[in-house]
Amino acid sequence: MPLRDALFRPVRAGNAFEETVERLVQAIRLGVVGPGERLPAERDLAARLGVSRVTLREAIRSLQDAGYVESRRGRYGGTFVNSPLPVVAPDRRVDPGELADALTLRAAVEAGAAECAAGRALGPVERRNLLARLAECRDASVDSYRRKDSRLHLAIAEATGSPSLTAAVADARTRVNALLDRIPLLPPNLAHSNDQHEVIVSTILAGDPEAARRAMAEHLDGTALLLRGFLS
Amino acid sequence: MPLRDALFRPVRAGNAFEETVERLVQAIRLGVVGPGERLPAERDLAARLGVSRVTLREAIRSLQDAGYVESRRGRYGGTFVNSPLPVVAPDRRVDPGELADALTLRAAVEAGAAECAAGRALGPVERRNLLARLAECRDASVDSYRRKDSRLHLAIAEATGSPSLTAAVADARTRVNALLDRIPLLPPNLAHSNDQHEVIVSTILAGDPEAARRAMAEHLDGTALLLRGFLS
DNA sequence: GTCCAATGGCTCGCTGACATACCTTTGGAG
DNA sequence: CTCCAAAGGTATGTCAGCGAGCCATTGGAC
Repeated sequence: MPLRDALFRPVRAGNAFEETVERLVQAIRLGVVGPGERLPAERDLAARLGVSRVTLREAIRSLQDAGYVESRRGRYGGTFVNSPLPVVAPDRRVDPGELADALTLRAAVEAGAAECAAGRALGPVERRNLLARLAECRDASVDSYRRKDSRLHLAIAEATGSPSLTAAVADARTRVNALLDRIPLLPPNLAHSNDQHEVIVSTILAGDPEAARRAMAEHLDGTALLLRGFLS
Repeated sequence: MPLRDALFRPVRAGNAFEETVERLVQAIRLGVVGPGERLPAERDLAARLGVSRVTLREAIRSLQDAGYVESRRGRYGGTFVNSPLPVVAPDRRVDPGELADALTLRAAVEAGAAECAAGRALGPVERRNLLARLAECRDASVDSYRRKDSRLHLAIAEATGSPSLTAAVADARTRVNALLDRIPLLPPNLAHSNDQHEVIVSTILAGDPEAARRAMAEHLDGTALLLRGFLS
């Protein structure tokens, strides 16, 4: 019975060190902390992540070794994200089950987020945030596109006002991005993607949940088709 | 910036013991392991949960103390769910932010699940499962209604074929159920709920994603309104 | 020039959690 | 009747992760 598998799944995704590394890499790869920007101070970050400073430092150390960040001591020091970021090696084969699972989860949470965001009375800060991310996405280079794209989608999730839904979108995107890293990013797809972003953001700002949901679903279907095509 | 809060949230929800207890209680309260049924053997369950047997036994011990389960030794022994289940004490006040967060997340994942399930070619096993859960729900007593209801919703999630989405629905429901335990369960609401269940299941079986999504959204809105009414 | 606050870097003892192995109980198979 | 497989119950040594404290470095404030 698969239901039991879902409920009696592992309580821990890995040890504290591994999970901490995952979180930090996630923040960087989703563009939440961009190149040149600083991570929170170790004491602060450790408290937020609910992890000891020793464990956090081990994780940061392994990000340094991987070329993601560099640390500087002294006041106004800190741990800064490198530019450019290291390239990932698309090593393993893809499990088709994992592909379907990740895409299904993403479709549910992201479409739900778009609909919910469109159904809320957004404040001026949120509206400006959406438009700013949209513009960044349009102007993005091929190298930085995935990050800017994720950043826009996260801004939409954030506009729902639900921290849990935002976190769910972040996790779903992280999984899908790991798969997207295995296939090429082509300029035509990118342009098409930007057109769809326009529609999504404008329907959200217009407060049309049904249209926002449809636009987002269509947008996601695009990448889903690409992924299934390349990885089948 | 709330986005950082979402990404730099705690890596661990608690220690291994607490998280294990939560999982077991979740399985029981969602009706995945019903009264009189047996939990998997300790060695097996510990492996599934990715936890040591010692830790699992401590968790089971605390469920025994709380009256949820009883253990029997010997071959064909095991840990069995009690009937009736202990009643929960609806103690604390409700944080309005938590309420909105839980409802938003549930709306996204459950509506997404219903739509996705309706869009798939369901096998005979899945169809029968849905109908069986629907019937159980209709015949349920007030005491067991929440469990049967959850069981039906989980069957819908399961029909998506996505373990992650199933787990997400389970978690969302667990959070919402914790809030629902604070308000009365009235027979008229229950009857109305069952009518909506009929529509949801029939639209899924008919393969109409749009209708399934709408029916589920309406169904969830009902409980959401109730909750907001009682807990505001 | 001096000070100092904020940051990363480091150490040590304690506890929770784990792996492993073994013991005890039970009820069906033979 | 005897045996034994499968389940819960127990004990022990090891190690990851934590808390707390201190050190080293840096650059602005005064």
